[in-house]
Amino acid sequence: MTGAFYVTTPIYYVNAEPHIGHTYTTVVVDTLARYHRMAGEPTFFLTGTDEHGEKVAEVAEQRGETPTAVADRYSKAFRSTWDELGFSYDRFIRTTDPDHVAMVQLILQKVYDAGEIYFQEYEGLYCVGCERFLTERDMADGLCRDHDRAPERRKESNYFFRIAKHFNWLSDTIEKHPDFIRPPGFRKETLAMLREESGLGDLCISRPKDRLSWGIELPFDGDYVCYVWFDALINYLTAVGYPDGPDFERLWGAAEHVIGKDILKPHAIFWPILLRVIGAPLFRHLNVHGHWNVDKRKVSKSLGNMISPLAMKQRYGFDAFRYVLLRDMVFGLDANFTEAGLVARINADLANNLGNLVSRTLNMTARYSGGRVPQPGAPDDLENEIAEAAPRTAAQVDRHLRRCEVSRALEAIFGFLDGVNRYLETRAPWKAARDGGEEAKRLVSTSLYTACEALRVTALMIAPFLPATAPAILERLGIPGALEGARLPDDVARWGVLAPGTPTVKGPALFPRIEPPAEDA
RNA sequence: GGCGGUGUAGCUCAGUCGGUUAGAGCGGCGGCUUCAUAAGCCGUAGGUCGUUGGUUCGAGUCCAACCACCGCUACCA
Repeated sequence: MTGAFYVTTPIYYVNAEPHIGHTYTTVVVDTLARYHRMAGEPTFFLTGTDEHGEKVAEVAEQRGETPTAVADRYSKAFRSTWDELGFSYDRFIRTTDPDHVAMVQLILQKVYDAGEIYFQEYEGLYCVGCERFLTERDMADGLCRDHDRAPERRKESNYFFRIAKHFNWLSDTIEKHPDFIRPPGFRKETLAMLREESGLGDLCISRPKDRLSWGIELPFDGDYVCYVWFDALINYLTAVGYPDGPDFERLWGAAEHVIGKDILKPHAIFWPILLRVIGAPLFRHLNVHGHWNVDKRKVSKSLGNMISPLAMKQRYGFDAFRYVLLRDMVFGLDANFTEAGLVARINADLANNLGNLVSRTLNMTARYSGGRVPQPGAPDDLENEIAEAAPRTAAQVDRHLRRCEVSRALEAIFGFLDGVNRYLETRAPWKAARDGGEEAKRLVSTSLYTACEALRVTALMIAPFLPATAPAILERLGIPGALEGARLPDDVARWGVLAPGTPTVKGPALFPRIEPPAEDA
């Protein structure tokens, strides 16, 4: 596993503060990036903001500001939030960055020169509410489906990108590479969109400046700006120096996009076609996740249920919050978030299972072994089982993460911890400690050593998921630097690394149990 | 309207190529234990596998229709 790893979040549109949805995507990508770094793969993690388009121009207009000022403010909100949450991104890109603007124009020109863009005047039904032309499918009984108002007849000229003629090979590609778009539900949905009857046609990629000026100008016609999706998708190339930057070839071939299901179409259809047209290889995988509902309702500004990640960090600690996000959404399906559910999950997994295991192990080490890692005796079957379960678990984590199945990866790790708790129950060192005989002493030392080792490898395995917790555990085990240079999954198979005699620290509860919130009447 | 997804124990979900008495975690209940964050361990809970009708020796697992919820339908992760 020495290949590179290039992983991206979508760029977030600058019309709202970061909420649970943006946070989830970014947490997943951060976890993948951390994992692949620990797997020894040169990794590049890209996130950023999408800043052009009508919505931003509108907000600026309303407040008497420039679009630039509005974009700056929101972009900073994202960036400072991501920084405070400790995300390990390598670049925070903005679609207003000069290198990106230049890249978009370079690519537009390239596509234009290739004859893949045509100019067309058309007359159609325009909905003022949507600020776009409607097709028959957008209407019901002659009214706009979304705004319930009659569209007006308008004439406009625009540039179109010939995408329809590419649907066949794209379909074939998706058929031949079953995991190109995953999980499979979204692959099927994409194939359905590509079938003729879906009515998907060529893509309008321009907006006349008199309608919208906040965008990147078309290099071949100064009266138009570029349609936002065209602008936005290209950020993935800008960041790796298309077409001949030093890292381009290495990174681009390993590109993994992570998106929410709402932006499937641009990523699954427009993007591969654009890449093909400019002669760039396709990305490796498009990983599509579902949406979080909050208290069984859609996340929306008007409901005020956006869930601020900073508030969650303050209340529960960010490791705990990110654990719940990663654990409680099956990648690809929708999930429901409630604060009661979050507390239940934190208590069951982080406090009772992991936290308490750390606590009991280190407490016994303090009591029965003078606060030092004991010298183990010869391992027996039970010890061997734990030592063998560890690399087996690490292999499962590896397999799951390479498929983007983050919740499954965590299930595997916490299953391993269940086993360690059971192991302690069976060995019951606290009983043997009362006995005091030679054999009993050996049992205490061996079982505590095994538990400490199990915690050590657990810390390695959870590091990508709980980046603050992992070093905290290792510090208590007396090996604060153990994460440096650690390799996953291989190092988990190296059992017996912890040196007997190493001083340990019990410390306060890693994840204190949280009182469940009062039930609403 | 079109397309797609989901529907399995109170909750969140597994269920590979169809095959003996449908599984896990959480919660609940009973017991054990006391090293530990009233944590841990053991046992248990009987859910018409959305509905109906098919294919089959046999279907949660394939087919059809229907119902419910959700999503997309060109700027909400």
